[in-house]
Amino acid sequence: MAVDDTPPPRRSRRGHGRATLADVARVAEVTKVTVSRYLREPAKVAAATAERIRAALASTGYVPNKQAGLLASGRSNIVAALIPNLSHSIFGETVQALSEALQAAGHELLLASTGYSPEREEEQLRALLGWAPLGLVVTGRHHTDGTRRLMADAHAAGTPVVEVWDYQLDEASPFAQIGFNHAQVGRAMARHLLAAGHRALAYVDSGVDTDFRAHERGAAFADEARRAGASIRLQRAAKGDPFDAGRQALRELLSAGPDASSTGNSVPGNTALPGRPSAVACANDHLACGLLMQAQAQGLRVPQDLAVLGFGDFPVGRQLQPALSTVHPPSQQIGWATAQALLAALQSGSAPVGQALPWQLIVRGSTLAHPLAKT
Amino acid sequence: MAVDDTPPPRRSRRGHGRATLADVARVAEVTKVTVSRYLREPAKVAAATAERIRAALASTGYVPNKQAGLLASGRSNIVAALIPNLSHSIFGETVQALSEALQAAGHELLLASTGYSPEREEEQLRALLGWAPLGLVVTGRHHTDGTRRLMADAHAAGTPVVEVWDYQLDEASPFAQIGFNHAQVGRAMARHLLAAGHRALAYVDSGVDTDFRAHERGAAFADEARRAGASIRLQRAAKGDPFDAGRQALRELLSAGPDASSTGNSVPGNTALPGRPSAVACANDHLACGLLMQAQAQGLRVPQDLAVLGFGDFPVGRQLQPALSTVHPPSQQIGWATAQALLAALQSGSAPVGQALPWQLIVRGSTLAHPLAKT
DNA sequence: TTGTAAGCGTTATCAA
DNA sequence: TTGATAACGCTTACAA
Repeated sequence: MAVDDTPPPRRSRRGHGRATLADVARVAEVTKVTVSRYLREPAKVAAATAERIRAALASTGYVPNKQAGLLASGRSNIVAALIPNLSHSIFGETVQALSEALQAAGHELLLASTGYSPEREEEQLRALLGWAPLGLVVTGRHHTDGTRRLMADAHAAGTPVVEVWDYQLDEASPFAQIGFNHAQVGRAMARHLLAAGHRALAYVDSGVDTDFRAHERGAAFADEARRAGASIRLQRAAKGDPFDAGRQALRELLSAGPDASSTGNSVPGNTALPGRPSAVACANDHLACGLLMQAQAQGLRVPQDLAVLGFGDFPVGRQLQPALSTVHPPSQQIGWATAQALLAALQSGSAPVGQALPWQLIVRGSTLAHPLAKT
Repeated sequence: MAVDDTPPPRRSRRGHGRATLADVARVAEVTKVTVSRYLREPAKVAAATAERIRAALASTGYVPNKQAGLLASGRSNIVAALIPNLSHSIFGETVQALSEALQAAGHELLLASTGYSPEREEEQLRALLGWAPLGLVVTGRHHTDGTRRLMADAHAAGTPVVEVWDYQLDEASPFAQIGFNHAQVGRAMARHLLAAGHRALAYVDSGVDTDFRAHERGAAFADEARRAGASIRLQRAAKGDPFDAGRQALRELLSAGPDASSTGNSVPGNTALPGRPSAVACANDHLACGLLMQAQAQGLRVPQDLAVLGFGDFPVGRQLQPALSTVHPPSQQIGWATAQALLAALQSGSAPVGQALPWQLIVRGSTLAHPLAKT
């Protein structure tokens, strides 16, 4: 019985104290292959041998070196994901679901945050690709050309690539999308307020320049309002504390009269005066909460004097008086569905399948019917 | 001039479409070593050669395989971090700071969430160790024996290990701690309320069984209250929406009279009746916000009838009326200081140095002086 | 059931 | 300034 197939432990120039397969093999008095085999298919090793190997494993404190393993097997078990912001709960739920589903299937999640910067996204993607991930998850469909090229290369090489948190058909794009259509959400938000009788709307957009999805919701919101002949004002939120930004946005909406930034004027058939809006939609619930509280602080009644609509369905919105109407995005489902799509693609060897997931407009007290509504 | 040192591209059994160093070398008409050298020390390659290599790099779309690189060099650039919950903003800030500081130094962050489960922590740590990280970051000082053993092995092998978000001297523990002392915070919270004249205190603890740090703050809070002769009730928050849990906790505190769970009775010198508390401290700001709003909904004036104190300094707390008094933890600093400590330890080859970071008790409207305070 | 040999893609060492 | 060669620690294919 051969005992070991590597030269004596003549510590070479490299190597870091940790036990290797060879060390375990030496202790167990078998060869590396047998130990490796035991680790992957214990059933294929004789009981007595297995026993010795178990003991050797324990006594050496062996931890397999993944670099070596993945290099040898030629395939990693890593899924790489690029997320705008880790500390933002809206993506947190997606990541949590993705992470759990992948972990359950024996994969590991390598995560990087881009800080909403397309340039950092490209840089991070390049770094993550070095791990030869077997799957790739990126947020949204807006990327630098470089990012798109890297994604296309990966796609061409058979690596499943999924864009999450968006869903917008684009013949030119080969990537699977798992998310929802933000323009649809924006339109639905506008229709909800229009149906309640509002003719003077406003949208408080995200203060983050590259939060493309929030901008899209805003653009669609404005478009729908104009089509209905309502006036619409777009206000950009300030950076910093989102509650404060919401408060400030309201102050600016109320102080500024009909002005050049009011885009409602130029729309043919506009029937409403572009003065104070009677309903405001926000890019996220934090902005909406701040705005709602500020409105009340200024003596406005919500929803009678001002209706407020958010996005994201954050827990705090339910606590306000009145509770905040909002859109509930499929945050968790996106993570779960993405994991499933990746796993299925890996199994079948085909490209992952995109899908649109359902969101929900949740009507609470902050947008109850407007007094002027024609019911 | 040798052009390549690998056999013709006879696609062997393994290998995945991607370009390798050998491919680049073939195109650039040099050997792998030269390309590798160019990648690491461009100055050591002749200008003309460098030019050809640059072109080859671009045309092949080469991305270095890290598995191979790290295996060959014997050292990774990975720092592994274990965090209870990624979607919890309090750790989000730490991770963000840690990630940015490490990235700036050319390291990569491999992240895993434990869901506050010590068992998952051990499991994840085992998985992360397979990447042979050059640094290890774990949250807190409470671990399974297995986790402690893995950490000790890594420490013994010269890998810097840092416990974050805690700081409690322990002769027996060899690991550096970077954080703050939660017992101190708990005592300070109690003293703040005692100084305002409160004699009947309560602490609403985290609903997560393994949120050891919240429990420690609660235990110290209770101890300090008892020493001062005040009554103290400990209430465990329910699971689920933390705002709702806070609301419910208050209802339970108010409905239950002096009962067995009131631990204030047995304290010698207790001068107050253990009835309704006049001040409540919470394990986090979300609980405190829910509790504060519930108090107002029930007609209690804050802080006159009930003072409320939180922990974490979440943005929402500033928005309440009155604003929430709270403790501001050094979330970001922990991340930054941890990165610095790891980098310094790696450079010097010595163990990382722990440090206590300053937190701050922020007094806002929710705990202004009690009417009975003896000023 | 176990072992031998070759190779994964890179870097370190030394020689030219 | 560049190249030849030998690792790094593991898995795969095939032989015994």
